[in-house]
Amino acid sequence: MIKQDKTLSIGGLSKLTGCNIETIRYYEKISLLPAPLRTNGGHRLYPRSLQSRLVFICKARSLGFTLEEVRDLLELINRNYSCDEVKQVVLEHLGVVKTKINQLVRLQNSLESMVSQCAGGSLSDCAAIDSLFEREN
Amino acid sequence: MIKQDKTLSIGGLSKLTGCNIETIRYYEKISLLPAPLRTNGGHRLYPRSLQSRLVFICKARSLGFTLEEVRDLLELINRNYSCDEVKQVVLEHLGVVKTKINQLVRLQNSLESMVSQCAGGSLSDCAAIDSLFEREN
DNA sequence: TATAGAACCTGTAGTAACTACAGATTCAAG
DNA sequence: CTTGAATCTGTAGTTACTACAGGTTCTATA
Repeated sequence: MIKQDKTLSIGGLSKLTGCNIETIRYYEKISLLPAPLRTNGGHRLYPRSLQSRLVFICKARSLGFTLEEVRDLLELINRNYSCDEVKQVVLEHLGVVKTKINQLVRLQNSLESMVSQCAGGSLSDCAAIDSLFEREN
Repeated sequence: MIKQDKTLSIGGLSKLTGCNIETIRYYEKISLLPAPLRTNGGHRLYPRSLQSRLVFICKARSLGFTLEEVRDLLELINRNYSCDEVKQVVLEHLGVVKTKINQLVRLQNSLESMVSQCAGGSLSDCAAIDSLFEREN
């Protein structure tokens, strides 16, 4: 299925990277990936070198970087980046992640206290629900 | 500003609940809130009783419930809900939250190891970046 | 070489949960 | 009565894709 010479079809690239086809085309549309050569019939032909760039994008996305952050990172890398600049972006993102974790843990506590107050009883006297009807602060 | 008799303008409701005006109209559009009476000129007039329903929606949202989950909860409540059913929904959601926390913590660890490997050095030998170029698994 | 069917093409619409306008109308206070 | 704040409707934009429809191209096999 996957041709073993120097170019890849979009399907081949998809299989190698785990990034799905529509997403690849989408990344091209928003200029995160360069427009590739085409066959006479119009099918995309990728050089193998594109694989690592795409893996980079996908992996950064899975680490929760936004596409704009990914774009920044690629920018940095393209122009002989310095480690410090990259570290800066990563640290910023780490801050965002930590904040999110805090919020979710608080949320987890609220939900747990909701269900523990909930006696599992019968009708309209559910503490969980009641607590949702009061505006806090 | 806020009239103290039995009806509320959309702005008044917004101030009382902390839910912003466009969002209130949006909830009406998707039938999460009932269409209210209107003045002759077409402005919305809400009964005070709507306040608690809207607070409920906003609070549930801020706890991370999707609008569909909120809809389910309101459903349950409207038809003489049982505590168990509500508990069920909450527990399910709690599961989702816990999963999210786990993922984020793993992410946090990856990012931390990225920056710690990063010597803060000069040019193109950033371990953080390198690790992003390899497809895992 | 003919052909079937897999793979690919473009372009548009849909997803979630809003937010942000534009351009018009209505309301409340002085 | 006038002015300006509030509200109205309707549409488009946001993020990061996914899911079509309806057509064309490629490739493997007979």
